[in-house]
Amino acid sequence: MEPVLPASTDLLFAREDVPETRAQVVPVLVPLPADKPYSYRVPEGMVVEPGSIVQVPLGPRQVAGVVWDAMGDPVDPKKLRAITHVFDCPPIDATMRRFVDWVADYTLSPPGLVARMVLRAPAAFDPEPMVDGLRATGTLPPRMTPTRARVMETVAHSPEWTRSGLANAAGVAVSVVDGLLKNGALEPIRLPPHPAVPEPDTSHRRAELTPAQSEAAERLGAAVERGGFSVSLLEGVTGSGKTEVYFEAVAKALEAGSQVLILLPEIALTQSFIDRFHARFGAEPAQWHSDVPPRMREKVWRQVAEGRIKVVAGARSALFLPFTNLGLAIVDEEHDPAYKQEDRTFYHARDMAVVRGRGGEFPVILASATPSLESRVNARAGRYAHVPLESRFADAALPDLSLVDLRRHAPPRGKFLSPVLRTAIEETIGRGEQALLFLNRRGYAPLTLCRACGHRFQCTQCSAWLVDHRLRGVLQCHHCGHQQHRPEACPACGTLDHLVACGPGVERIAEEMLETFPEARTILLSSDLPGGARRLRRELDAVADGEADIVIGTQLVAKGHHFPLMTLVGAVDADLGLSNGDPRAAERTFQLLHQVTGRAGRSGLPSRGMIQTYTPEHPVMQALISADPSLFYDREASERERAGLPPFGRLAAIIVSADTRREAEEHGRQLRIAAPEDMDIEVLGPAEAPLGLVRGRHRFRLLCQGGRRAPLQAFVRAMLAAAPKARGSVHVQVDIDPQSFL
DNA sequence: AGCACGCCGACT
DNA sequence: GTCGGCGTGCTC
Repeated sequence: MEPVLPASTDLLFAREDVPETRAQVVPVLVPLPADKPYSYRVPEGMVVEPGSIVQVPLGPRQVAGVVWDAMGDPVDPKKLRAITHVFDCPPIDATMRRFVDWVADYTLSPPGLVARMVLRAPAAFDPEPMVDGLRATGTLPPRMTPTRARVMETVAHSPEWTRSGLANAAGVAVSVVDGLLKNGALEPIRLPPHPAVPEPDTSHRRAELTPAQSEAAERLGAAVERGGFSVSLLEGVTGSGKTEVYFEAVAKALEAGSQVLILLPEIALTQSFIDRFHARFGAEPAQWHSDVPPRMREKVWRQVAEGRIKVVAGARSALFLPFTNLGLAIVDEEHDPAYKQEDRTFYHARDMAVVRGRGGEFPVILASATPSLESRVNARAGRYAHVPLESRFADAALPDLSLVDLRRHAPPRGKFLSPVLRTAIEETIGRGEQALLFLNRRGYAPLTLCRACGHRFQCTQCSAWLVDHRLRGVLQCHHCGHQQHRPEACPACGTLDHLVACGPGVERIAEEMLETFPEARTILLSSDLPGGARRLRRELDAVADGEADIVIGTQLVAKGHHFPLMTLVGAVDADLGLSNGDPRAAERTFQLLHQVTGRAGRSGLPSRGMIQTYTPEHPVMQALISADPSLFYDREASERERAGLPPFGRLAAIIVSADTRREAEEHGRQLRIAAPEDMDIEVLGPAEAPLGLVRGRHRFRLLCQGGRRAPLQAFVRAMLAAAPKARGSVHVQVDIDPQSFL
């Protein structure tokens, strides 16, 4: 296909300083953190348009870039180099280019880095090679044999085949096919490359929906049929059939000839989702996530760009695939923190999906049992359509939830499970069912102190307490990763054997269970256990197969696997995480506990969830045991509103990291001094920021807080421009409206 | 982001 | 005497 030069190109690319030769110069966004496109010369005879994917020389190497719309800063003509190659690839369309610009501007990241996310499929820009195939010529073989007849019959049914495919389908040896090729009954042809996935069939197996599900499906379907931009929040508890409901919207979009994107949090991208999709549409969706092998990535990228792939199920990065005809985006488990990318360019895939829908003028569906506060507020304000999904069927599958007041039912000294929960475990495992104990804290104990002198073990690199990891025999800092051997004597007073562990971690709960129920099969699941992800998968499978009575786990047990025998879930310390300084602490705790207690009760057996807390009156606790969490959301919304936090106010976190604490703190101070004073935005910090486990690097943050209309981007830009440039080991990253501080 | 250029420690 | 550490700076 001959690329067409649009009429507007002259306007777009005309520049006064281009000499008489009319050598065409175009802007090209290259995949590096330049904040403007670079200028490249178009060689005589080459035709490019905005969106063309081109190969350009960049320093010593060749890179792939995208011809952009507006020229960057003027460049010394002597520096100009020529585009080396235009890939034979559908151009990145204008909608996608505006999306890239918007994301770059909003997230304060260089457009080149955002474009880089679009181009993350090396070798996908040249067409896939055609494959060898064959078809009937219309003449019959001189001598017909039974096997030849089978081949000819197969070919009559469907005209184009590969050599081995035809032999296979006809149930004959390839030599029979070769014979027919030789005597002219078949002829070789070139076939388009195999599709990455078969086309979904919208009428494959229509779901049988309950009246409530049908109503929700109809509302979503109507949004798809109406076309244009809209956002719907599909809210329904686990087991209410959200997936089946939005599959009907997917079917509607496919029938209209559109492509569909289904975003899933990384962890939820499991075989079970793929299986359900297959059952409904008779084919698997194309998948896009970090584990997709490179060859498949290329195929998927290419075929999405060509419009050949209709449905992609993927992790957040799938948002940057070059769809040409996207007509529906779904964000499943929209509240999930995995949608937040917190390295390089910081972005929230749920929010960016909404922006892509607005730009592409198509509907977006957000689905969750426990929506984010933002989405709830948007729904209440009428910006999103609220599509609640209630179901009596689901109620029956829900566990019977109760709060265990630890003040009234205190655990025995040195233990952490209340007698109420202990009895429930005993009953559960006595029936041959499984109990899950959830505690979102790795290790044995969060604090170690000396009974002789009161010394507390603190991290030497930062100020956090060192967590006792008894299985590994170390004390580890969960902020910076620093670890040391667990000594026998107190480093402060030298007293031997007087060190005492304070508070529970999962290892300690496992120990308590082994003591209390020595004959039960107890499994500990924690991300820091030896054996890595593979061993963890095996253990999870073992639990699902009933090879354990008591399971103790951190938040990794909250989702993914289905445990048919799990009829009791105990939250060991539900208050954990409520007072960690994160503005989203309450919301996160609610979502996590809702999710983890939901692990019980999908078996049809009567099941229970018991939540141990010192604050049963807390709105989070009340919301968990209430059938209607609206009260919690409303209350949380008004608290955020009062505090000026998102979604009512705006936040930016500027994260400064360095090898030494001093360096990071000093640069943070410089930034703060440089903050403009005329924009009505408050700067808080630098405060030490436990932002993930970055080994050895000290991270501080400045929080910039303003009202809903605060010009945050302009403020941060001004601040970064006025401050001295970060040098040495110092790095600065910007997170607009941060979704998490932990 | 890559990648080269540029000055200071342990080796063929 | 060299190989190589990664700090600094540039890429149209």
